[in-house]
Amino acid sequence: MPLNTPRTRRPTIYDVAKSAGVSPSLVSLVLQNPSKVSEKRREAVRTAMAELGYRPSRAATTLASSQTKSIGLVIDDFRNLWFVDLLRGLESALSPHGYQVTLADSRPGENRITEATDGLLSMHVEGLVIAAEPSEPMMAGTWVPSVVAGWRDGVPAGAGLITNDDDCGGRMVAEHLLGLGHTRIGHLSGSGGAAAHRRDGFRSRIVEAGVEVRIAGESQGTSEEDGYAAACWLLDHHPDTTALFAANDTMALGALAAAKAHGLSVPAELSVIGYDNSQLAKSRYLDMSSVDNRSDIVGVDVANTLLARIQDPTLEPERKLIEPVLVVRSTTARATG
Amino acid sequence: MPLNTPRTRRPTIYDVAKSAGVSPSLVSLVLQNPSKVSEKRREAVRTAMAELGYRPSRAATTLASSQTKSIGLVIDDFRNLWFVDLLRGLESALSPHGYQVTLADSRPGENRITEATDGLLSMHVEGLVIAAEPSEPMMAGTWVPSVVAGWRDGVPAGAGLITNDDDCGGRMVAEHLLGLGHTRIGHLSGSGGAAAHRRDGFRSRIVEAGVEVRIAGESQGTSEEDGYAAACWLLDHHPDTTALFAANDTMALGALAAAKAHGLSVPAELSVIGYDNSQLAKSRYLDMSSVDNRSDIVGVDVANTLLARIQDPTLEPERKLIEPVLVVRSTTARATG
DNA sequence: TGTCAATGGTTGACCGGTTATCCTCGGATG
DNA sequence: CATCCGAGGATAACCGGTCAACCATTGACA
Repeated sequence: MPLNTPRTRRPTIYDVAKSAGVSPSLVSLVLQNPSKVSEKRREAVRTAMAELGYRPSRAATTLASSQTKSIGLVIDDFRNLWFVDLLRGLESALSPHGYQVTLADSRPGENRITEATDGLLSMHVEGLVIAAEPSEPMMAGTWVPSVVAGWRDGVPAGAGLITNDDDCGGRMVAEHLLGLGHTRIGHLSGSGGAAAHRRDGFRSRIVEAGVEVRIAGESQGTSEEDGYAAACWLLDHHPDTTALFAANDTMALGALAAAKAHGLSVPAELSVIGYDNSQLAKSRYLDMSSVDNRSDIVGVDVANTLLARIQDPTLEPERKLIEPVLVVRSTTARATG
Repeated sequence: MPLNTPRTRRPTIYDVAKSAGVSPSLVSLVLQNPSKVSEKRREAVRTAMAELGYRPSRAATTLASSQTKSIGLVIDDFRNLWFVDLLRGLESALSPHGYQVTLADSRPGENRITEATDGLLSMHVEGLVIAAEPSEPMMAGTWVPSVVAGWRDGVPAGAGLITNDDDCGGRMVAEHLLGLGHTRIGHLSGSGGAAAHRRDGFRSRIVEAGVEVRIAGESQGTSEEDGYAAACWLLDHHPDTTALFAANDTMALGALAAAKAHGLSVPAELSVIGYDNSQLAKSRYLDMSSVDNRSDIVGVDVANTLLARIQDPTLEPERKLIEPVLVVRSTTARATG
């Protein structure tokens, strides 16, 4: 127990070696492949490590072995909880192979995606997952296998793309609402690639059904306030609206606020459905209908492609869509109008 | 533009040096202190770096300079959004000094705090912020300055503690509700240090006022479901309850669900107040009264102590409380009973 | 008895930067 | 004219591991 150890230099592999009476490389061996070392020495090394409070230096390991067993994940904002499932998926598929995930957020608003990937790259990540909307043309994928997760406007050349099929999700929502007898449906959209695909899928099915297309907030943000504003606009301009589809759950919350402000009860007078199946939607109190984009599965798939491409860098970047799942809860109901 | 560069070994400082016709150390100098290099060579080095797509290796830098200019932050779950403000506070105080924050989550449930700190330590972080509830006795603070953020049961020896004053916050809530005329108040508590302090502060003020103490869920979790269960229990056993204080906003959401299930309107028949002033509470739709624990300020303070202790390791770990702020919104109102 | 392989361990070069020290050269100074 | 000085650069050791190559011992087998 190095509890009262004078705060001296941290012990190195050499200190351990000396203390255990073996060579440094033997210590290294114990760390990597203990079975190749005799029982006796192994124990000697281990007790030495424990006594000294030894902890390997990742920097040295990285430098010497030129592999970090880690992949980088770039997200844009920790508040967008959708990355959590992605992260779990990644980790579950990666950890059996001894790989870890290193996170970097591209500071919301400041759009520091390039800086974020640079930082990750300088840490020698062996692969890159970009779960943020790139605005500058960036060139990830030049040095390490990269894949973009989530629909984005610009996918850098050389990077793969694995994402939930937002087109399909949008269509599913339209199908659901039409199936409930709604014919006066508003959509709260926003800027960005994900919103665009959800919108397109939704619109195509709506048009197919010969129903009027009502979309608001197409070039606005995707916050609760944006959702509120868009919903208010729709409800004011189309008072006969019986259902609202928000591009994400947060905006759906805004839609609920707008419904309340307009004195409309949900779902009796107005159905509301979000997207992402976030904590918000799952909440017992809100219990919102939503679309689960299976981010966990996306994560697993991303991890597997990355692993494959790390092993064989000649592999072509993949493009793949994961089918989402509609989750019906208590904010959507049969049209009564 | 190394766009079509054959995917070869990443360029090193030696490659840059050769390409620019200078020595490696000169390249290093350009990176650290450009003013010490003549205009001519500086430009030569810079263009060489750009052409080669050079990116310094953090591992090598760390190893050679034995400083990483980074501090580690351990959180327990990315879903507990309270860390976001803390992070912003940390970054805002750290970045002027060139320091960065490295995150590690201790996988919810799995309690891998020790592993998380170990990982961070092996990356040579110069300081450690622990924003998670340690269950095993751990010995952070042995090697690098550490501080625990947020009330916790066990603060490791040698670590500082900077946190929002949850006792005070609990008292403020009691004060607020008493001031609104409530005398039959229930508290939804949970296990863990933070909840305990909020409970104690609340109770002390309630007792002071000579009002009955009603607490539920003291040894349960702190999820929305837990909040729902505790609220139901209270409302069933004390049907005359007019106000509920939840140990956090998520539990407050559960309380709202319970109110709805019991047919009670908020705030007319039942006042509900949470804690943390999270996105949830701030939401336009929910608009919940809550307590802002000023995590951003905690972050700034943590950063400053850490910075000071990194410079002068003999400094004693600090203990400090930040006073929270009551945020009154629309879920609390004057008692009508 | 000599050869060979397996087991267990050590040596030393190397990863990509940093930094203390040394070198060089032009100009100012006495 | 000899000396000193300082700015701009180069050299080389070092950070803490890894790993290929090498060495020593033991036992099996022909």
